[in-house]
Amino acid sequence: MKAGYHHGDLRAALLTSAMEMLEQGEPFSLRAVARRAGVSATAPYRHFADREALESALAAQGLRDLKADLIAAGPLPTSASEVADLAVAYVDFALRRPALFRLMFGHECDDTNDQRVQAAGELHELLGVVMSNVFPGKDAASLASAGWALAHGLAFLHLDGKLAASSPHEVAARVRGAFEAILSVGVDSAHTAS
Amino acid sequence: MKAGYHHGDLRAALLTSAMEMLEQGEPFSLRAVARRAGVSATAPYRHFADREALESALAAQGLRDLKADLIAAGPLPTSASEVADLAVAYVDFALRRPALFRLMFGHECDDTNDQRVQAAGELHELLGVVMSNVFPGKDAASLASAGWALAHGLAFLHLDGKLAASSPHEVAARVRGAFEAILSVGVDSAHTAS
DNA sequence: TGTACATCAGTGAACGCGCGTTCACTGATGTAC
DNA sequence: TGTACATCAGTGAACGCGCGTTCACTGATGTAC
Repeated sequence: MKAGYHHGDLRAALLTSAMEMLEQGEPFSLRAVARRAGVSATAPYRHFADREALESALAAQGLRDLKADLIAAGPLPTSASEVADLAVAYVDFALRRPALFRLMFGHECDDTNDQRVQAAGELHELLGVVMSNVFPGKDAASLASAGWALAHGLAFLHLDGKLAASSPHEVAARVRGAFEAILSVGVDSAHTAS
Repeated sequence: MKAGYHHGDLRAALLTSAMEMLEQGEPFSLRAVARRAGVSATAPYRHFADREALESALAAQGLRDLKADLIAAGPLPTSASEVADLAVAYVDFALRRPALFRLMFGHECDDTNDQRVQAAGELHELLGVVMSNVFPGKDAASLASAGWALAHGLAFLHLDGKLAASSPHEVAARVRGAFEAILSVGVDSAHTAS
């Protein structure tokens, strides 16, 4: 399989190596990725224009993975509590793959990278569809942004240790709690107000 | 004023220089900060154990600034729409001082730094107080986390260009829209459900 | 089927860079007598 | 009030590091005749 001088699919191998490094929390650099792929420091330049191109490819892949995770979490939500499940999956992704998540977000991003922009767009779109399914007649666009932002914020605050939680269970409970709390705000106040 | 060899208050001067650099988007390093403060590369070591200590001090200052901004945005909210104002101020801070915001969050953080932890705690606490004022009888802790996360997520998604907006006005509108959308979810569904 | 040659994916040496940090030092300050 | 001395905040040379990137190159592959 190892073709020796000619690798076969070095591009894919580099992406895989890079992903592994991110997953293992190792510092990320073009050289390090090449090293791990067992290839000279300059070989990546055959496949990526520069470091940022590699990063963008990784980020795009990460965004696609995240979307796939959300879809795999179950059938598309039909109720508010199933929306919370989606958020749990989102935060779970961030905590399972923190370095990748930080690379996908938390970073000045290269807006000219098509794959990356498109992957992000698809993610946003998915949320829009979900929201307009679950809350028909509402402003689906605003709800999609709000839902995304809420999950995203929970993810980052947990990543950064601003919301303490010792176990994945606890995190999930907190995420669900946050969604339930904020979604139920209107309910009782409507009762008391009317 | 310039005391020459002995500076007077180099510690403060370093923090100021560093803040300016962050605000101007210049790359941040111990050496660069020293340079800007007009002092040798090693002088900072009299005042900070290492690079991370400087960073933590900056982050703590940033967290305090953010809290102050939120308080300065107006009297503490008494209604949902005033809570949205607070969120607007939060996101505004992030967009005005992006590099600082990223340093405060978006970063593995040194949990052993007291000032930093305390400043973050105070911020969280403020949000808790606000939420229990505005929504008495609700789970204030969950609401505080949710509100924080929502604002935080909006901030980051805007910073990262995931939610496009060309002007501060547009951003503010989007933030308000997101808050209103998500807070009003329960209202009508309560009507239709009951 | 065999050979000549163009193409292309890799190599490895070298570049300049800025960084964090250490070290022995020196100049200024303030205190004790 | 003047002097000796300890303290402390700065200096500047030096270290080793890993990085991104360039360059001229070479070995393998595949295609045309």
